Amino acid sequence: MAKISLDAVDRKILGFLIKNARMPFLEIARECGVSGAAIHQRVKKLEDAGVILGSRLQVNPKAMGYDVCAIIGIRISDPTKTVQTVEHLRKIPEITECHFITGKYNILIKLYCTNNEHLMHTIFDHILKLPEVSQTETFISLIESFDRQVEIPDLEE
Amino acid sequence: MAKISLDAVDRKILGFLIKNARMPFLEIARECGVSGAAIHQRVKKLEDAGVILGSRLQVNPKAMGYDVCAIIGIRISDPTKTVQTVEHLRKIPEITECHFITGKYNILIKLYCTNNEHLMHTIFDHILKLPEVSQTETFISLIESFDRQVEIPDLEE
DNA sequence: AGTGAAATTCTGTAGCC
DNA sequence: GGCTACAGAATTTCACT
Repeated sequence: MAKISLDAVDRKILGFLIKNARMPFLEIARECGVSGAAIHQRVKKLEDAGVILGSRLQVNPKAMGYDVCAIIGIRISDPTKTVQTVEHLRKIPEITECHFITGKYNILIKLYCTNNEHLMHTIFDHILKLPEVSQTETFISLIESFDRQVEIPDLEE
Repeated sequence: MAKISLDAVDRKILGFLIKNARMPFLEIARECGVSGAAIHQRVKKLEDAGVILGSRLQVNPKAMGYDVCAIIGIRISDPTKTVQTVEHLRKIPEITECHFITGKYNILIKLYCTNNEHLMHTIFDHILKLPEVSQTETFISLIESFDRQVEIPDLEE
């Protein structure tokens, strides 16, 4: 992935929108001392360049009844089939994050369940039923202390 | 956390905004067959109820030069000081996610670095320098296969 | 790249059903 | 809870610099 040159205004725009994706461009424009059209053009440029991937509403999993968050390390029997495994995992809606990793597990996932029963059901009836999955280790997340975006670097070339 | 009753329209609204937080309310209104004012009122209600936490721009870490993603399990010497440790970790900007977990680690974090040198520097000079941190285990994330939001449940009471 | 202006579209409130 | 209506604001395009 090519690095993109971001100037002070670009970083300011990203900084504002990371905190609130619905912040009006005109408000950003006022903060940056440029016109609204300039913000519009820069955001479009950042989207085209792949710096901005999109925007998302943040919903509160607890408010929707997801009281249990867990992180699970998965070992698979045949690592050449990792890609297929990921496609299977993608179909399990409880799983929100999935990484290929190095080390004692091949895959690390994060998932949300309504309660421990639901978690057990998801692990035993969905994850462990996948043909390539040989072993799992579950870490219950007692508290998600924070979850944020990477910082906009000070300088790019 | 109290569960909130979400009807079909609420779920549709959340579904659209999860994919694109900047989707105009009037467009959502047209898709749902209600007026824009109704969407506005419902979104406000969902915000007040704590279902909607906010919205965020998604930036591409790779486009900003963060080529390395790692997940690190941290063991701390005195688990009663976990809260302080988290406050220390929060100040390290490379760390984007932090969980208290059960199991062989006390804390699990996700972080982004520009390269392996940067990762090593962050682990040795920042994380391991924290007084409570006794041991870490690093898993390099080769690919982040997906990262998404929890599904809106079909029915709530 | 940025600007200003114009046309279009959206937001957010208020009064009503 | 929903709607229409309205005023003010924001978005988006475009000719020009």
